[in-house]
Formats: sequence, C-alpha cells, structure tokens
Amino acid sequence: MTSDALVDDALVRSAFRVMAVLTRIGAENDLSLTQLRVLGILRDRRARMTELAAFLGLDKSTLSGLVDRAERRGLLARGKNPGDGRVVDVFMTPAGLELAERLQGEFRRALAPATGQLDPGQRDQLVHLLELVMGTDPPAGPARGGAGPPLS
Amino acid sequence: MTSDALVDDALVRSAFRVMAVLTRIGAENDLSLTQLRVLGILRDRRARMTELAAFLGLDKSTLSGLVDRAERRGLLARGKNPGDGRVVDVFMTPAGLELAERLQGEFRRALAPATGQLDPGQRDQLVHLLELVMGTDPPAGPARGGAGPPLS
DNA sequence: GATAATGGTTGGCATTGCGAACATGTCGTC
DNA sequence: GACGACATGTTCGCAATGCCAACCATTATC
Repeated sequence: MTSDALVDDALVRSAFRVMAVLTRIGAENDLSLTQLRVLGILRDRRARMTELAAFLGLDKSTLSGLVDRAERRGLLARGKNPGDGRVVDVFMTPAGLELAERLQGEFRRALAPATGQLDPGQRDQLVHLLELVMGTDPPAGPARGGAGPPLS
Repeated sequence: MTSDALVDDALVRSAFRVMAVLTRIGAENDLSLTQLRVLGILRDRRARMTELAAFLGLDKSTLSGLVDRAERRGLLARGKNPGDGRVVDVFMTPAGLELAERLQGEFRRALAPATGQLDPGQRDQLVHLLELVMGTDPPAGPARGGAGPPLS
C-alpha cells in the first residue's frame, strides 16, 4: 500500500524534475516543451499531422499552429503525401535536425550529474524497472505503443 | 557506453507518461498541470506567493493569475501574513483539500496497472534508484537554495 | 527620514490548446 | 460516372499559461 504510494511519488517527482530540465533547455532556445517533443519525434521519421497529434495527445488544430511556427522558423517543413492528397507530411529541415542534435547533447549533459550517481549495474536496473512499469500500453494509441524516440 | 543514453531515454519516456496521466486527470476536472501541482504542494502547507513561484519555477506574475482563478473556484484562499505586511499567504480551502484528495486517489488508480507490474522488492528498488538519481542537486531545479540565477 | 530593496499585482504580449465550422480529398455505393 | 459518407487539415474564436516591464505597498538600510 504505502509501497505503492512511494513509487507513485518517486515517479512524479522524477517526472517533474526531467520536465524542468527539458523546459529550461527549451526556453533557452525559444522552444516550448511541446515543440521540443515534436523535434524529438521527427528526428528519425516523417509523420502526417494526425499521426503526430495522436502521438502527442493533442488536437489536430493545435498542431497546425505548432507546425506553422516551427516551419516559419525553418525547423520543420510540410510536404504532400504521394499516396493521399489530403494528408500533409511533416519532416525536419537540416536546421531542425542540427538543433535537435545540439539540444539532445545539452540535455544529456544536464542530466549527467544525476545519472552519474549510478554505476552501470544500477543503470541497467533502473532502465529495466522503468521499462517494466511503462511497458504496459498507454491509455490510448493504436499506432506504436507509445515508444518513440523520446527526444534523447 | 550507450548506457547513459538508455537511462536518459527511459527517464524521459516515463516522465512523459506520468505527465500524460496527470494532464488527463487534470483536464477531466478542469485543472491544468500547474494547478494540479499547486494543489499538491499546498496539500500540507501554507506558502507565500514568491515561495510558491520559486518552487514551481514560475514568475510571480504568473502565479497571481493562477491563484486568482483557483481562488475564484473556491479551491484556494489568500491570507495576510502577520509578520510581514507585504506578503500574501496562500492555502487550501476545505473544498480544495477534498478535491486534491480525490485526484490523488484517481492518480494512484490510474497508475496502478503500471506499478502493479512490480513486486514489492522491485518497487523498493525503483524508489531507491530514483532517489539516488534525483537526490543530487538538479542541474536546473527550481528554487534550490543558494546557487543559481533565476533561470526562469 | 530619504533611499533602496522586497513582495504582489496589473497590463500587454505571444503561445498553447480546445472546439466548431469549413474546405478539400478519398472512397463506397448506386 | 455521380452521389453522399468519411477522413484530413486549416481557420477562427475562446480561455488559460507564462513572460516582461511598470507599478503600488511595505519593509530594511543608511
């Protein structure tokens, strides 16, 4: 019982901590958390708007604006989908890729003092446990069980 | 050597997962993530505005509006600080406390299928590892004692 | 007591995110 | 082939988040 509560607590705390780091790095580069996430997701794939929206848990209309702004900054680009005329594909520009790469480095460096507290064995353990916990299917998501290249 | 990357990855993934659950529960109750967090923080203490802002990593002015809305909904209340006339203390109303209690229950229930994947021993281990990782000074934690500029 | 420093609020601004309404494209049925 | 159902994105209007700069009130410092 209380063991449950402790785990929840630890997960929430670490989540907020991670988010704080991501938010800070984003802010330093004029990117919101969501934009950061988009950059992370598109780093190794091209996606259609709806797909992306579902993945992020956002409305299609929200994504329109999001992509608009990122496109205006030259980080993303829209392209037609050859197979379906309705679909709009989104993908990274070279500038976007470069930025994503740089931010990932910053993120790892920012987290290094924390993760450095663990020895390799503990690191594996932590990864294993988190995968166990998070391995169950997310609330929703027909497409790809939620695993994406989580921005780092 | 990619062991580091794996940990970062797992942490980010679990962070987004936890946030998604919190966001959903908040949305179902017309509360933003930040409001949820405020409710969580004030559950067992009373705090002044600046203190709260620093803890959340937000600007004072952001908090004004946040507390305004929560106060209008009867969840929080403002009070004078006896020791310092400039200070505004914020604390939960009974309604706020009740809501916070309920949401915590919802959250635990939502996470149960995930945490239930672990046996008690693994649970302890996960808590321990997370505390190790997060126990160190965060590279960018909000409101850490002396060090560091406002960093937003 | 004058001047600084601290604590909160206000107003202006861009962004986020939702829902509803809309335009366009695809597909199934006749 | 033409029609209507459906799917995909965009646009518009709205409230909320969050920042900054400017401001008022109170406290500290000299």
